[in-house]
Parts: sequence; structure tokens; C-alpha cells
Amino acid sequence: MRKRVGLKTLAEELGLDVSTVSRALRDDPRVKPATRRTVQTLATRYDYRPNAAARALRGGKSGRVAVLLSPPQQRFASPIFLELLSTLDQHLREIGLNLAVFAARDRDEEAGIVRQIIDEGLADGLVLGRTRKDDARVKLLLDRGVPFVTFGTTDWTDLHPSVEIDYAEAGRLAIRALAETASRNIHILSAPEGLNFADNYVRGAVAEAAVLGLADPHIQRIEMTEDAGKSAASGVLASTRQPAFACVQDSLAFGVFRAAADAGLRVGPDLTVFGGQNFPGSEHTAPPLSTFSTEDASVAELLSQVMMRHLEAGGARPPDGFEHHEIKPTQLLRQSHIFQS
Amino acid sequence: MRKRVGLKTLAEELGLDVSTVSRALRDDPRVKPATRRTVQTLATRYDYRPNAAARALRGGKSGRVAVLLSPPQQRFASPIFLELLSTLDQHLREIGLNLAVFAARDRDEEAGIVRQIIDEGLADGLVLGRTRKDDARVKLLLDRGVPFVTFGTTDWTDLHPSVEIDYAEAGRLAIRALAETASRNIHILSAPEGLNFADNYVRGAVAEAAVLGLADPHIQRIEMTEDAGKSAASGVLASTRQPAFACVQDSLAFGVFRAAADAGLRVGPDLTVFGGQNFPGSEHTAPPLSTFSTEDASVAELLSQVMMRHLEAGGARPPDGFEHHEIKPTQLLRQSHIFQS
DNA sequence: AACATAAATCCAAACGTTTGTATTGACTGC
DNA sequence: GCAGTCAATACAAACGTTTGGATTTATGTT
Repeated sequence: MRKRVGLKTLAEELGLDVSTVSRALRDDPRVKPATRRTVQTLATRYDYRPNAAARALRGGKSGRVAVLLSPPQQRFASPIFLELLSTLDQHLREIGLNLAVFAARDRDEEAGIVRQIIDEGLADGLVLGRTRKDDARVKLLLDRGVPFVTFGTTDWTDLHPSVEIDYAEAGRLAIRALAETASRNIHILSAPEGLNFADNYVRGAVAEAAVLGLADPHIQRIEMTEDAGKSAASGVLASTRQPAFACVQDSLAFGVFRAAADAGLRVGPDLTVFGGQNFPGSEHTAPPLSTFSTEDASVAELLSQVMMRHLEAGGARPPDGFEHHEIKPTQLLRQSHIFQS
Repeated sequence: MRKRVGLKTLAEELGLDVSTVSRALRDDPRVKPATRRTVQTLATRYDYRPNAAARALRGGKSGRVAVLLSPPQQRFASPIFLELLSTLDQHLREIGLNLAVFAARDRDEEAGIVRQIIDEGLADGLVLGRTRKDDARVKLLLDRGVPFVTFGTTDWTDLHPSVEIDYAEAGRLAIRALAETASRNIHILSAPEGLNFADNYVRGAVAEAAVLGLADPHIQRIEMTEDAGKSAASGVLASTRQPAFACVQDSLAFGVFRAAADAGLRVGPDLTVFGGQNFPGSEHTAPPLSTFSTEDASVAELLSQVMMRHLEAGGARPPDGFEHHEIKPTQLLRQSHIFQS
């Protein structure tokens, strides 16, 4: 186990001062080109890497960007999050930054974690998902002037960059598809109230139902898990003939499939389902799940890019305002949204 | 945007020295109980949090644990990774540590990242998945004496803790299930050679085929993506009647479903499939995908616990050796493994 | 009242960088 | 040959904590 090699080691070895070595490594014009080369050669030979903590302390920057994972992050977390972590880390590493991940146990814990990140100096920038109306995390970050990018809209869009998926459109898409063969008994399964994407979904869906002259849909706001979807659907199936379900996420749609199977009913003849986010496997259900999708890879890439640019600008507002991107979901019409025998 | 509050601020406010304040906050018996209380009260009032970088620098510990995400981490990454990140972070935070995530672009990059983590002092401990024969990352960590836990076995199991899923058993399970209705034309789809879990899977499957007196299975080592599974299966389907596929992961099985659909064949009458890892959605395929599963939540929990204990021991070998856990997969017999019309 | 002892607090160094300023020596121009 | 300039490097402080040792203050003993 070798001893750590720091600037000191190099400096002593070369008979130089640490400050000169430091500058040499950063190609500072103040040090003679010849010296620079010597230093750099030795540095590579010793495989020198500047200590992150010292750098962070001195520079007042942690050198890290944090991603806040929102609960529930279980088995059915959107696949996009891993993609995001991966993409983001690759971009960050190119500019010498690292990725930190924080996972809140529940919603109440989130703001506390953000406060901790700020106060302990754990990150120079954050990515937040699952934005809410009147989001406490956002307020805190705005108040302390820490750069951040949201995945989803907030009430303060003119004060920070964001990337957003148009869930209102997703809601419209779902209703439009279901309306092909259903005009009543439409049930919307969305995530808890206050979550912007879930609210938007409901809003879009309800509006579209009105436009198409359908009966008012029933709305259930539930946790985004297969189990919650199943029990919500079970209740409906027990009391309603030929319901149609619009689900904000495939996890809920999977729950509907489970409920149907348990009740001895079949998707197609007895009920229809429209999902969301095109989870792996949704293509292979019986019948194949109609859903909407976004290109996970490119959303992750976009979010990363926005973060990088925001960081580069030091979190400052560009002359023409912060970046905002709205991504349109695309409809994947398979079979599950159609009543048929 | 308030000024950062540090020990200095508190000390001045109270007319004490920073060292006393520091000790007071850590409940050091050297400072008078009364003073301790005063200090602590003020600290909470000011919402003081010790600066992470300073702490790291002084203490020579980064205060972080890193998880290395191995490529390919795309859409079909095992759902367990998010679960792991979440669980691990929650445990770590309880003892004041944080979670860092590193995602390599490709296999070659991995060792470099590990080296960087060590040399820059980016983490005090690591979790590695996708272990390989003669794993360069493991060698490096062993050499530098950095604590780590592997998810999967290595060639040096007596030198570090590990948690492992018994993939040989998974292979056996798959063959045994498929053998109910297939005795020949068995195709094993596993991940690239050198990855221990994939090797073990093949070994277990081949051995079980021999035990059952089946014809030698065909083996294909491919990337663990739906696309790779699809094209591998397409080739087989074009030339073989009634093949049976044993897939190391559901992503590959999904690929087989896709290939079947494209070829106008149906799982059940024309081919059978056995998957792995019970991805979300695999329950709802047509026919439902037979697969094996492990309790993601408890595996994540176990891995976290092992890491915590290892860290607590300072990475030292306990008197009775490092912890090793082997998790048995459980078979989920649904429909896809049975030939039937 | 003098002194030893214990309790409470302060001082100073250290962790490894970065960066503003001071120092040294060599060269310029007159 | 001497002030002035510039190049190259050294010095020193700072970031916020932790911690070993020194110093002050209070307590107890004779």
C-alpha cells in the first residue's frame, strides 16, 4: 500500500516549491515551459492526482453534482433514472466533476436532504425530479443560490432551467386512444396530488374527455406502484362493466393487468388499458400494452447537457433566460386500449 | 443568500475557541456540560452543519461510499441497481456518509475509474457489481487496501466480503423447467464470457442438461440487451424447429419474444423460453414468462448491511473471515417454458 | 496561605490545495 | 554602471475542521 503522492512529494523530488508545481500542472504561463514539462512528466510517472477534499476546501466547491432520487424508488422506478445517472456521470467526469446520489425515504425527508447538501457543501449543483406544486426543495435552493435543474416544471420556471415531459399531452393521448372504443367508464389512475406531472396528466386527460364529449372520467390518485394500481383497479372491476383505464405509468397498468387476471377478466373483451412511459416488457403483455414513450436516452442526454451548461454559467441566468425544454411523448398504439373479442 | 456558518461563527458568537466548540458538538467530556449545552443550542439555532470538505481533508476520509455502475446500464439494467442505491444511501446517511456513483462507459474504463477513486480520495469504500474472472478493479483495490464489497464472486474471495446470487443454480432451474417438455434444441443465452455470473449460469445449465440426459445445449454469449437477445433468437428460429431458450436475464427473454413475433411464431406452440431476474412486466407477457427471481429489496438490504459492517471494521478482516452470502434464486413457473398448443 | 491537582478552555499545527504577493537574479537601455 | 523591467520561482495565507499539548482557572488539601 503505497503512500499517497501529493504536491509535496513532487516538489521535494524536484527541488521546487509546491506552488510552482501546482501551477506547472495547470499550465500556468508563470512557470517556465521547460519546468512545466519536467513537472508534468514526473507527475504522470508518479500517477499524481490532486486530492479532491483539499481542492474542495480550498476552492469552496465540492466538485460534485447531486441527483436526488425521490421515493418511492422501488422495483418500479422509471428506468430513466439509471440512464440519467449513467449519462450524467459520464458528462461530469469529462469536466472533472463527480456524481453524488441521495435517496429520500419519503417525501418529508427530501427538503431536509437538500438543506444538508447545501449546508455541508456536498454538491455544487443538483438535479431534482418529481417536482411538486410549491416545492420546498426548489424554494430552498433558490433561496441559497445553488444551481439546479429540475426534471419537471415548478412554480418558478423563470428562475431555473428545467426539462419537462408534457404529461398533459400524455393524458390527452391516452384518452384519445381509449375513446376509440370507450366513451364512458373511463378511469384515470394517476400519482398523488401535488406532483406536477401527475396533475398535468389528469388535467390533459379530463380536458380531452370534455373535448371529445365523453362522460366525465373517474379519477384516482394513488402511489405509483403495481400494487396500488392493482387494488385501485380491483375496486373498479368489481363494480363496473367494461371500464377503460388511463394510467400515468406502466407500473399502474401492470397492476390493472394483475387485477384483471385475479378477477378472471381479460384485457380486450372486458376492459381496456392505456399505460405510460413504456417500461421494459410492456410490449409483450397480452394484449400488448398501449402506452406512450419518450426516448429515455435522449432525455437523459438533454438533462445532462442542460446541467452542464448551467454549471458552466456558474448558475447565472443567461441573457435570454434559463433553458426550458418540453418533451412531447409519442403514442405507442398496441392492443390494450381497444375493446375487442 | 446567507453567509455560511462555520465553527468560527459560533465560536465568536459565544466568545469561545473553535476547538472548544468543535469538542462541545461532539460531546467531548473535556468540555463542561453546561458549555456543551449552550454551544449545541446555538448550533441548532444557526442550523450549523460541519463542512464536508474540511472534515474529509482533516480526517483523511472522504465520507463517501461509491457504487460502480457497470456498462451496459441502459434501459434494461437490472432494476436491483436503483433499489441498491436507494437502500445503501439510506443506511449510509445514518452514519454520516454519502453515496457517490460512477458509471463507466465501457469495460475498459472501469479500472481507470477505480484508480481515480482511490488516488483522488473520492471514496472510503466501494461496491462493485458484474465481477469478472481476474477482475482488474478488484486487484487494484486489494493492492491499495481500500475496503470494498462485491456483488458477485471473484478469484479472491478470502480477501474481501461479497454477496452473490447463485447463478449456477439459476441455470439448473431453467434447464430443469424447460426439460419438462423439451429434451433437445435447448439454447442458452448468457452474457459475455468472463463475467462470473454469466459463466456460472452456463456451467449450471450445462451440468443440469447432462444430469437429465438431454442433448448438449447450444450456447450463445451475447450482450445483455433486448436487441442482442432478439437477433440471437432470430437466427435460431430461422433454422430450428421448436427451440427452447434459457436466458440469463429477462431482457434477453423479451428479445426472444420479439424475435418470435417477427417470425410469426408463438411462444408455447412453437418455442419455449425461460428468463431470469423477474423484470417488471415479465408476469404479463403472453404467455407469462417463467423466470427466477431474488428479492431485490432484501438483496439490496443485505449488500448494504455487509458494506456497513465492513466499513465499521475499517476494512479489516474479522477473526472468522470476511462475510460471504450466497443467495438462492427461486423459480417462478409461469407458462412460457412449456410447449403446448 | 501556599501548593498540588483537576477541570475547563485556548493555542497551534495539520490535512493538500490554490493563489496573492514577495523575492531573487538576469537582462535592458541609457 | 545603475535604475528599471521582466522572468522565474519561493513564501505565506487561506479554506474549516480536528486534535495533541499548553495554559489558565477553579477546587481541594495541608
